[in-house]
Amino acid sequence: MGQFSEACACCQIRPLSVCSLLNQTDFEELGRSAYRVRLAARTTVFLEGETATSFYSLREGVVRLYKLLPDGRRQIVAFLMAGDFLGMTDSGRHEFSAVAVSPVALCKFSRASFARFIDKRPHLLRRVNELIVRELIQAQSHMVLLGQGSAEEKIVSFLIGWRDRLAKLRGAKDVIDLPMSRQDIADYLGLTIETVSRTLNRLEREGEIQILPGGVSLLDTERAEGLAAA
Amino acid sequence: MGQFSEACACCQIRPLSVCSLLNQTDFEELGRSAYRVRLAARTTVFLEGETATSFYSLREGVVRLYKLLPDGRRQIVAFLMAGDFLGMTDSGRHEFSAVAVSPVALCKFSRASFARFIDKRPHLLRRVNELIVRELIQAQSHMVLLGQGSAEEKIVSFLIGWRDRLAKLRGAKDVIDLPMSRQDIADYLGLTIETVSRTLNRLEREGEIQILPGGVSLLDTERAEGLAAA
DNA sequence: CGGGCGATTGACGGTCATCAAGCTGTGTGG
DNA sequence: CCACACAGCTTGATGACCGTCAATCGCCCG
Repeated sequence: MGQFSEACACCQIRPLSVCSLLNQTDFEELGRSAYRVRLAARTTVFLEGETATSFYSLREGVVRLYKLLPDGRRQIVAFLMAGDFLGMTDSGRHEFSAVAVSPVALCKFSRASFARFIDKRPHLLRRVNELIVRELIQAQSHMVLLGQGSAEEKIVSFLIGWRDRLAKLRGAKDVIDLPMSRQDIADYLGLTIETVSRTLNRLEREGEIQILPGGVSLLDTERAEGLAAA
Repeated sequence: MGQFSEACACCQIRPLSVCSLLNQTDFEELGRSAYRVRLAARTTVFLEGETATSFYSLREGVVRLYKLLPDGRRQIVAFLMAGDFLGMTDSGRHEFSAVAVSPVALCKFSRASFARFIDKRPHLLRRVNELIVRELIQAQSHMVLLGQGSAEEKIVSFLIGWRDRLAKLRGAKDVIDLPMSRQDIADYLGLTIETVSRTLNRLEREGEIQILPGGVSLLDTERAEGLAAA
């Protein structure tokens, strides 16, 4: 089961992931119990309501976490990227669906074996804790975004926030990759696709951003950061 | 420091709190390091930006967790009630302000001593974990509320959600206590106070609820639960 | 070339924010 | 005991913003 190989040894995102605090022998043992999985864009990792059988650590790509309402509306609760940890629940069932937005690479741990492993290593539990708290803080910032502010503020804050997360991962760049669709952005911000499109294009006309295929480039960083406020 | 006395021994909410998994001796030791604090309504527990020095376990009353924006707008991120755990951050500074909405009773633990205590008891760490996950799930449901839906849906969902939380605490009742002000509800749902007031009164005219001093009573539970959807 | 999906653009209307005034209950002081 | 003030809540009129519906565009891929 699992395969350690050199895969883990040269894991690029180890310091950002759950594994960051493990010593070499623990690291290798955990690696042996992990399945390395690759999924194409639009593939689902798990669905809302399914019983949770695994935890995942995201190594590459972007995953969206969302909830579907009975009438078809959709709220995206988070975009996850490399280093993020998925699959925690308090009920044993997934509260949300997780779908790959771009091609992704994951490490998959069976719930049972992960629990057994963690029992012996309290410091790992503490690491998991940090990751959840990080996610909680992010969720709370997202609430501020959703509750307050105009479409423009929401979109600019989203761009700034996403840029900062990308920067932590691979250093600052002036181009912000946006692998998700307009619809995804709309469902993340509680807007419609038309409003997202209009707002982005207005920002471009006003010289704040430049729209590129698969992303945008921030031209007036000052003003943008001012608007993002939060 | 601290005082165990019989306070903990007859703690009503022990099974709901962090302490639920502790054995008798651990329970007594933790109790000795806790300060039992009472605060009047409108008193602040901690402010956004302060360095976090303590954790708190809420025993009675309601606390609001919120963030202030530079221009004075306010987003309430959560209402906390008995059994909830406050004061976790990933940065050492509080990301949000916490203020008592009603008179509250808290157990206060210094960060350092709590950390020392927890180091020896991994099962307690696991309990903390559960509490954070619970809060995360709640945060995510709140996002769905904020992003989707009309003022009416938001308000009805809020009432249903609050009723259910109260029910877990002290059993089902037909009257829902609302210790928070209209302004608080508005800031929680991303609405204005006028919209909250109008919507509640319309719901009353339509026979769905009855407005009481300090709360409401759900008359048409069926229809309300249908509207709440999420 | 044609089909299809995602994004853009336009016209219109509803919902909710805004501004403003009045109401109700509670506490305070004369 | 009443008058007054104040805070929280309610109610009304108006308009902006954004959602809805619909048409068009651009691009990729068969």
